[in-house]
Parts: sequence; C-alpha cells; structure tokens
Amino acid sequence: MKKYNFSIEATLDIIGGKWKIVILCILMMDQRKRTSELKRMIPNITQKMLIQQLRELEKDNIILRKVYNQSPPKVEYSLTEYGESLTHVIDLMCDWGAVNIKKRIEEGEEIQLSLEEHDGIRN
Amino acid sequence: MKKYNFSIEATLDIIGGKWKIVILCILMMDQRKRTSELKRMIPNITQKMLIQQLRELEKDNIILRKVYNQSPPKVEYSLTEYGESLTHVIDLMCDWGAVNIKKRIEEGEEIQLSLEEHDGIRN
DNA sequence: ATAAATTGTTACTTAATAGTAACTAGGTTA
DNA sequence: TAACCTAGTTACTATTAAGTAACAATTTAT
Repeated sequence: MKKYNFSIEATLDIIGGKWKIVILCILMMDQRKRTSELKRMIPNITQKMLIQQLRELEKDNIILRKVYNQSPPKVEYSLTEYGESLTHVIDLMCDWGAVNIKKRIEEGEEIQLSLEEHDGIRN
Repeated sequence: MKKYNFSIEATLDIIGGKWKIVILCILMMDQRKRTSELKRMIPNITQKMLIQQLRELEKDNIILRKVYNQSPPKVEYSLTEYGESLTHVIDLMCDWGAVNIKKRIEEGEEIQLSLEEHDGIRN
C-alpha cells in the first residue's frame, strides 16, 4: 500500500524521474515525437533510460505510445489528455526554475541551459 | 558546471529530495517548527535524513535556521522570503497530486494520505 | 548520580537508480 | 551480401541516495 504524507508526493512520483520532465517538456513543445527524435534531442540519455522513462509515463497514462505498422519501425509518443493537465504545473515550475537559475547565476554559479525556448515552456 | 535541459530541472533539484516537500509543506502550514517537532510529525524520517534535507534547503536559501542560545538546544526552521515564492508552485502541485490520487483510488489502487489537511495545502 | 531531552555528527550498510554495452529483429540501401 | 536504420531488450556494473546505529555535548528533572 502506497503511503504519502502529502498529495504533492504523488506528483513527484510521476514527474520526478531523471529524464521524465525533459521528455514531457519536449512533448509539450512539439506535440509528438518519435523515439529516435527524442533520443537525438536529449544527447546524454541512453536507449535504455529513454524507453524506461517512456514506459513509466505511459503506464501512468501521461503519454500515449502510437505504433505505426511499418518497417523500419515507427513509434510516436504524445501527451494524453490527462498528460496535458500537467501543463500548468510544469509551466509554473519552469517559471520558478528560471528565476532560480537567474538568481544562482547572479551569485556566481555556472549553469548552462541547453534546449531552446518555446511559448509555454519559457526557459 | 551544472547543465540543465530545461529550467524546471532546477526546481526539481531543490524540492526533489525524498523528504524536502514534506518539510516544506509542514513549514507552509505552520510557519516555523523545531527540529524535534518536525521529527515527530514525519514518523519515518531519520535524524540524519532530517538534518541533511534541512541543511540542503538552508543552503539553497529556501529555509532559515534560527538557533536559540539555550540548553537543551532549541532550533527553529522557517521559510525564507524566497522560500515563500515556492508556495504557488507547491500548491498547484498539491492540487494535481490530489486529483491523481483520487484517480488512482478509483482505479482500485490502495493509497493512504497521512498528514492533515490545511488551507493552502489541500490534500 | 542517573536518566532524559535537545540538536547534531559519524562510519558503515543497504537499497534504489542510472549507465554500459552487447544483442534481437525486420527491412532498406549500397 | 554487408552495412545500416528503426525500436527495443537484457545482463551486468557503477553511482547515488537513503537507512542504521552508535556517539557527543549540554542542561533539567528525578
């Protein structure tokens, strides 16, 4: 039996994986992406991690996996309607994070932001 | 040099520790808490983890540690002004999590929520 | 004098998470 | 035919995070 102190822990359970928000941010920006596109966009992720994180997001009904019956295989991932409901949360978290990064840079810390900006996901 | 893909990762760096949001939620509800009070309110946390998470939150300027010059020692933790800026984010994440938990319970999963509800932190 | 309560530290162990690298399998291209 | 692309799997290893348990230092209560 899963036990939480606060409901926010459920949110972190779902978006807290090392690569999950990166995947979600990309799918929020671009609607749908093939496995290979995701892999190219996230340079340091491994095949195994990518598939693993996608599976978990799919299991949690956040993303949809659509298989095209082709060869070479084609699989596209997109947000489910339920996954879309995370958009506001993620946007607000992005905003807070952007301020945090700005603050830390002002304090002399060296931080680098890699992926391009986009309406709705403002870095 | 710290490298992020999206600024949201900075947010998760700060609130993503296993016990950090629990601590933050409590401090959002109750203004300030002594070490021992926090420990009592979070039954499964160990002394080491509690102090460790508090130190990291303090280092990130999210909470303030106030030492009273007494014996036996008295130390109180509270949100800094910057820490308060997390309130909106955490509230929204709580809301989403509450819906998620409701959904999962409807689907037959067994989940238990432990800490009492409060305005602003609605479980 | 002893025990308890306070906040905190330390060395060590265990569990969870992530990374490596090689492999499958079908089809396409050179 | 050999090399390549796609999406995915698997066994294994490394790294990180978290838990255990004992200890310190101070003062009050018994």
